[in-house]
Amino acid sequence: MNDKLPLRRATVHDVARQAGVSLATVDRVLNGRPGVRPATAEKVESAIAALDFRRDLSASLLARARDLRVQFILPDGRNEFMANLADAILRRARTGIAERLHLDVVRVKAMDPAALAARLGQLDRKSCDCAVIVATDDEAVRRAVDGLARKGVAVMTLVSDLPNSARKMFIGIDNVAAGRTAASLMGRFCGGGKVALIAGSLGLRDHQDRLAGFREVAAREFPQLELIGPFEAHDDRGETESFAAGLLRDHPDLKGLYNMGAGNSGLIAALEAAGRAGKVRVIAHELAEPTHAGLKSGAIDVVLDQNPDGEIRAAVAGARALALGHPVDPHAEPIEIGIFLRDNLR
Amino acid sequence: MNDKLPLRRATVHDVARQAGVSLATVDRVLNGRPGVRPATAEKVESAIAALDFRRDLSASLLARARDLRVQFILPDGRNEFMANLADAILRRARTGIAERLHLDVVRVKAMDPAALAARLGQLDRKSCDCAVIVATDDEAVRRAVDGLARKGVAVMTLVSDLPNSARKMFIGIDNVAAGRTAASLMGRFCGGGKVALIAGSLGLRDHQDRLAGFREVAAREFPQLELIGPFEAHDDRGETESFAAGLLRDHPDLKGLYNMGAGNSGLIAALEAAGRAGKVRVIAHELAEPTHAGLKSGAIDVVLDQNPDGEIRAAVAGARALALGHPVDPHAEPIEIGIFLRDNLR
DNA sequence: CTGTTAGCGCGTTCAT
DNA sequence: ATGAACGCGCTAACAG
Repeated sequence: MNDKLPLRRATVHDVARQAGVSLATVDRVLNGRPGVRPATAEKVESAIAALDFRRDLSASLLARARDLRVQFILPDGRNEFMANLADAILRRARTGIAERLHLDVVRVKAMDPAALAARLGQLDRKSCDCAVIVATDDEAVRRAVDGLARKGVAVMTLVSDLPNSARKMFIGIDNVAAGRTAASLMGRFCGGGKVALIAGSLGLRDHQDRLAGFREVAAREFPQLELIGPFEAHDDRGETESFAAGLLRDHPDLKGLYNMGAGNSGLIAALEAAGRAGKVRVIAHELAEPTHAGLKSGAIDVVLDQNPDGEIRAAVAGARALALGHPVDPHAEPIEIGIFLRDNLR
Repeated sequence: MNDKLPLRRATVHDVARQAGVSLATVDRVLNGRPGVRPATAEKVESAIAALDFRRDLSASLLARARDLRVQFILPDGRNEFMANLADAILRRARTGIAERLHLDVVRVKAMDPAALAARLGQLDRKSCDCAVIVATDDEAVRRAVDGLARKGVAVMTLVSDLPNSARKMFIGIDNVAAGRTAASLMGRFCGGGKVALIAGSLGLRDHQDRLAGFREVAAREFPQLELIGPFEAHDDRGETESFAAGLLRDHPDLKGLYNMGAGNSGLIAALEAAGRAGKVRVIAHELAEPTHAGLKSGAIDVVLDQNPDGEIRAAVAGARALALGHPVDPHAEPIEIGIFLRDNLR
């Protein structure tokens, strides 16, 4: 209807003609390859601008007879969330094959910077356009990321960031907002009374952020809430269970419980053992098997979720943009915080 | 790493060779064009199956020098949600241009089946691969949809479905689940007391569904809630305002209010005029300018959202699948219900 | 009915 | 430093 004048989108041919150079030269400019005199590059640039040329990613991938390759590297272990993330990637990979998109996942030893760095070292431009990693904040990892970037492989961080590195982009939720949301719901659910806070580890950036957000809103909007903790249960099922059991024993009047970390199956077990499931308002993180079950049984009231599918979408979009040489805002695509009750379970 | 044997995906050439026919014949079979003997087609089909051949949509579009064209038809009027939806489409259209994806939006007179049917009648295969409409449940619309389908244009419904028509797919949230979610939150926020229910129109399917979901959970889990209504305010700002004003006047003890329809700016005005903003728990639908403001000011507690971006993603994915001739489950891609509080506003 | 051939927009040798 | 020519997977004339 309201197309601009050129009914046809401009192509490299048009740019070449307009700039008075050959196709190859245009291509060199487009892909930032050497061998073009600045003056010539200039002419090409302005032709591109004048014609509002946008290169065709599909054609580009087709011409290279090559998929866009994205390598995900996740921590291994029994972490439900990471397993979900891996599943989501595999699902996306299935449909991606039709769009020349090749996603691959490997797991490396969790909490082991050396393992992650080593795996990063194996990657190269030929086999991989973009690496997406759940970063461990460590110098060796930082060096590996920077090295890869020099080799021309874009790196993005997922869930957990690695600031001051050459990573092009971070994908994850705003954990402070997640903590605020938890406090807001908890405050309205409980009105007042004792609320316990459990984290995996206060050394983890995301847990720290959640705590800060929770405290901020609790203090400002629900001063009648009495916060207990935070305690650390190290994302462990058993530790969380015994800790929660003690908490329930010591505080018969406990109104609410916010678990910022993992280990939710232990938490549920403790609630049920104490006969308090459904009586204490519980907010937890990550929609996985245990939390899903907890929502359905009523032991958990709300689950805040990172939305793995959304994160992968953002990663793919980022990889595409980077492949096109588009500059990307490192925090461009904020991931929505999913909120799940029993009633909107997917 | 763990690729299947054919490192390279099968192409039409491979299929042709395997079937012992030419490219053109393969193409005819792929696109269901006439001029192929059944026996030959059979050979091609089995070659396709044997090689697990999947055609490359981008290459196909490239060869035809043609974008995938998706025409959205939305109701006009001052409906904030529809305006948001249109914006989201336009945003997606910007990036789509790099992937040979052409999205276009037109608005037709709201609540006017004839207008929608007429607009549908103007579409044809040449200018449009897929139409996405917010359906009005009406015979003329149904006929227009069926006619378009016969002309080879796929039709999908968005937000509001048109069952028993040739529409290939419906994209929208589960409104019963949305209603249940609202009740669940309202019940936990209020504990008990009077809760008023306002709909746009009980003739609208989505509002009906929300009501049913709300009532179901309220009855089962929060019998101490006293439901007032439902009332109809016709998605109109003014009507909603005067209605809410009356409600607040007549029920000084009103604890909660669930607006299943639009007109939220009127609702907020009434709450503020009565000095009850922030005192009455309010749940509304669709994150748009008025509800966003309401969340920030505290007049609205929760907004349930359809997630326009997700809906458009689903529409585009559906259009792609249909263009490839893939059969799609009409309800394959359920849209997540977004839940927003002041604290997780995007 | 079936096959041959020439592109679609772009990337990539290989010459120049 | 620059250009010509071919090929990616697929479609669409046009032959046969």
